[in-house]
Parts: sequence; structure tokens; C-alpha cells
Amino acid sequence: MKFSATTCKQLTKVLIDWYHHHKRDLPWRHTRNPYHILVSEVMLQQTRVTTVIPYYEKFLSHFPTLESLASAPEQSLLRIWSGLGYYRRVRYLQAAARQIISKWNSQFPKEYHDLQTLPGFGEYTAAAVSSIAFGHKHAAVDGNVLRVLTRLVNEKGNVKKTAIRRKLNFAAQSLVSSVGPRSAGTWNQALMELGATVCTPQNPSCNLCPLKQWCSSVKAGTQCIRPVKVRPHKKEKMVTSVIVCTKNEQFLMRQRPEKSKIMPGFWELPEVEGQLLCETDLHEWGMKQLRRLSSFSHGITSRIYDVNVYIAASKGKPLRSFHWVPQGKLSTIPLTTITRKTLAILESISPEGR
DNA sequence: AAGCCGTGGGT
DNA sequence: TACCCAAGGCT
Repeated sequence: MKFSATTCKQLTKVLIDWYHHHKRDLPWRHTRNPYHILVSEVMLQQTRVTTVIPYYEKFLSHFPTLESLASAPEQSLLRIWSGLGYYRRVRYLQAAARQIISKWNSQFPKEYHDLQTLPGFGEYTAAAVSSIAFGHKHAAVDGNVLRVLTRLVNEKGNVKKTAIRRKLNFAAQSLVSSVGPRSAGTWNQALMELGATVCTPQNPSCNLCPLKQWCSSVKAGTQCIRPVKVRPHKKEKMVTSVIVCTKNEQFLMRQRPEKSKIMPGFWELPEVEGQLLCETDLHEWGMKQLRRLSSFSHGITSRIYDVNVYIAASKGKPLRSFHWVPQGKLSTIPLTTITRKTLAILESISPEGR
């Protein structure tokens, strides 16, 4: 499982050379600012590069420094992050910024073990930041690297298991240890780039791969069945109804509670489980049903929602938990994606707002 | 350790 | 359509 010192030297040199010729031009590859690199790493967690790019630019234009992030109101954080998903990430990011200022005297920690004490920093992010921003030799093992290494050594175990992870982490560490001084970040990114563009989950381009000569899977012809995948649970189907209730250019909305497990602090239109069949519930909410407009599909983690959109009219006093939000204020508060999709449908039907 | 946390794009 | 994800971390 362990590569020889000679193999490590050759393999890393070949891949780093390949990287210099084939790397994509990405915004976070033009900076050495550890905070900016951190923002990119957090955004890229479980999120595609093409999705991240506009969010990265927008986020840094609003919060260009650790200090500006640390002092930002939570609502403005959530608003900028809205649509990117995994909203806990941005809360951890702000908590980390505040810790760096308070516990580290505003000096960005350079050591892997110091970085790992910060909220939102797991093994991967600590290794990525310490190597990319500071050149420290820690293996950043993400999903791409896991796949590349699995194929390289033709690992047939389940990469979700910690025992297998340990083996692959060990191989990754032996490789990063062999690169030249200050090249650890380049090496880690090269390995990830290979996984993202050549050693892809489906139909890997082995003919284009600079590591082909060392790849055990290519020798065995097993690259397409590595890594072995375990069947995830089927997504649970759900039905919900969103109610658009307007009055005087205002929308009836509520804010999700801070203790909510999902999307805490975000604003949303009134929503109930299932189809909206009778109007009696609506009356309690201070609404009366007018008509069903349309429906759309939206997935949230392990569930897939069939979202029905209804238009209702205001009638009497709304529940205390609801607020009238002026249309012009919608762009200043964090909205759930279901709410943004619903408002977009409305917009497409009557562009001027009603 | 396994399950949860979002989303949009590709097949 | 239904399924597969994409630079993970936390509980």
C-alpha cells in the first residue's frame, strides 16, 4: 500500500507538471490570502466549482476581511449565502473568524492542529488551508483524492469505512511528504484537479491520465468499479403547500426559528404539509384560499418535495408568528430556496409584481 | 458509526 | 423519472 520513495518522487513530479499545464483558472487560485482561501474551501464543501464561483465573488465583495465577516449581522450572512446550501457552514465560518480575532490576536493560525480547533474545520479543511495558504505538508483528502487513490491502489473496500480511510490517508500522507518545500498546496490541488477533470466518477479519461503508468486499477481494468459505492437510501417523497398571501404590495411571511434543525433564521412563505384541501385552516391563519397556481419539485437533503403553490387573500388577523414583508424588502432578507422558487413563479406570471 | 445538513446539474 | 452526485463537518 505504501509507495516507495522513488515512486513518490516521480509520481508527484509528473502530476505537478501536468497540473501546471492543465489547471483551470479559478478565482481562488489568484490569491494567497488565507481568509480568501478559507472561504473558497468552505464553499466548495460538497458543492460544485461552477456553483461556487459567483457566490465566492459576491461573498468577498461584502466581507473582504476576517474583521468584516466577524462583525457582520447574521441575517446579512445568510442572505449572501442563500441558495448555496448547507447553511451551517457560514455560521461556522463566522464563528471561526471571531475566534481567530479573539483567541489568535487576529493572526490567522498556520498550523494544521491549530486550524482544526476552529469551528467547521475538519481534517480536510485544516489540511487544505495549511497546505494551500502556508505550504505545510498535510494531505487534503477530499472526495476527489479518495477516488484517485482508490483507483491508484485498486482498493476494493468501502471508502466510507474508517479502516479503509486510514489506509488511503496513509498513502496520501506519504505522497505529500515527498514534494518539494512550499509545493504541498500545489500537490494537493493537483490531485483534486485530476479527480475533478480526468479521474472522474463516471467514464474516467484514463488515456489522458498522467498517473496511468502507476494505476493498479488500469492494470486490472477495474477503474470503472472503483470506488465501490453503497446504495444510499431512496429519497423520501413529500408533499407540501406554499401559500402566497399578499396585501398592499406585502407578502405574509415567517422567520424559521433559530433552533430549527434546517435553515434556521431564514424567511419563508407560509407552508403546510400535504395538499391544501379545506379552507378552515387558512381562516385561523388569517387567509382565505383563492386558487392553486402550480407546483414544482424541490429536494432538501434526503427528501424530495412536491411543492404546491396557492394564492390566498388576506382575511382578518394573521397569526402572531407571521409578518407582512414589503415586496421591496425581499432582497434584503435571507429566503429559503422554496420561497425564492415560488416568488420566481409569481414573477414569471405577472412580471410587475401582481 | 451512521445519518443529517441543500442545491442544481448531468445522465 | 430517478438517481448520481460536488474541494465535508457535526452529532
